[in-house]
Amino acid sequence: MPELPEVETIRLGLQKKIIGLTIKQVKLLTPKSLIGDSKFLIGRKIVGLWRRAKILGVDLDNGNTILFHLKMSGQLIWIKSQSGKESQGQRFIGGHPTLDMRDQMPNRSTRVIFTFSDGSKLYFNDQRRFGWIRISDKVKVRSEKFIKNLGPEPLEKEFTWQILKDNLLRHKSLPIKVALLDQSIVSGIGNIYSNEACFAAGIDPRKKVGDLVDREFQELHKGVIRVIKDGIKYGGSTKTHFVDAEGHKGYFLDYAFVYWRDKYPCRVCQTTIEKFQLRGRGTYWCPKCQLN
DNA sequence: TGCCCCCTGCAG
DNA sequence: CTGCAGGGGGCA
Repeated sequence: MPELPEVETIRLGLQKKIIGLTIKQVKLLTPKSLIGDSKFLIGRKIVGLWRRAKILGVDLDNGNTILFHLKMSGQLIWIKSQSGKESQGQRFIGGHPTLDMRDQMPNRSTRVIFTFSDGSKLYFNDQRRFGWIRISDKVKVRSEKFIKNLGPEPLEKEFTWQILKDNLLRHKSLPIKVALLDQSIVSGIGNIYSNEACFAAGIDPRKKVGDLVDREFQELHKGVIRVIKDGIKYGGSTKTHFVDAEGHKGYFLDYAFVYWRDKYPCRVCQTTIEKFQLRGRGTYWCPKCQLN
């Protein structure tokens, strides 16, 4: 689920809550969700949080780092304390759960529970079990294969349009929307923001990378930065699963132009947004705004 | 470079 | 029942 803006939203919320806390217990409800030996975490204090692409790192005072990848359905929800707080049941807005699940933790998707010395808890929920937690350390982490092959961070200054172009052109025959999903080209983009970036650049998502001209690489570069920034600004995208560290949904999709908007009118030109499958992923576009 | 797979759940 | 869902690793 989470792409860069969702993981960043979690990081921003979580670092205000857990830095300085000491891990007292790690409970594995689904042992496969954690790779490594959790005994190294007990008694360790959390000293910092960082994000690279869609991976969240939690640094400990002994040099170890806990890495989280939430994949499609992962959540990280921090709850201050359960004491004296009775379940209020599931709340509904507009017929849908609010996704404010703090009163119903743990639930059937809960895979790992971290308990801190102040009694607060961090719940790793993951309905589909694609996500993982693994224990690494400061030295090893840079050479982990899922870190070292990542492309530039879209909000860092090393991400220039020329770099984007160079990296994309290693895959000339790929449709641009598919290429943007490749984490070695630019990191952190997933299906939502790839669709939105193509719209922002006014480019047909099926267009081959090799057919793009410089002006289009420039528009894509600007578009990627804008949609990623907006994603963070609105607290991420919630279609079904995503919640921030406090269990609240994100609102980017209220402002999205194409994702999940098939059969709705384009917010710019009123043309009906269309959906089709591209390499097995839902692809959304405006046939008029994305003629290039 | 494309396809299948990991898994659970929901909508049609 | 089938198809699809914010991801991406492994394999031909």
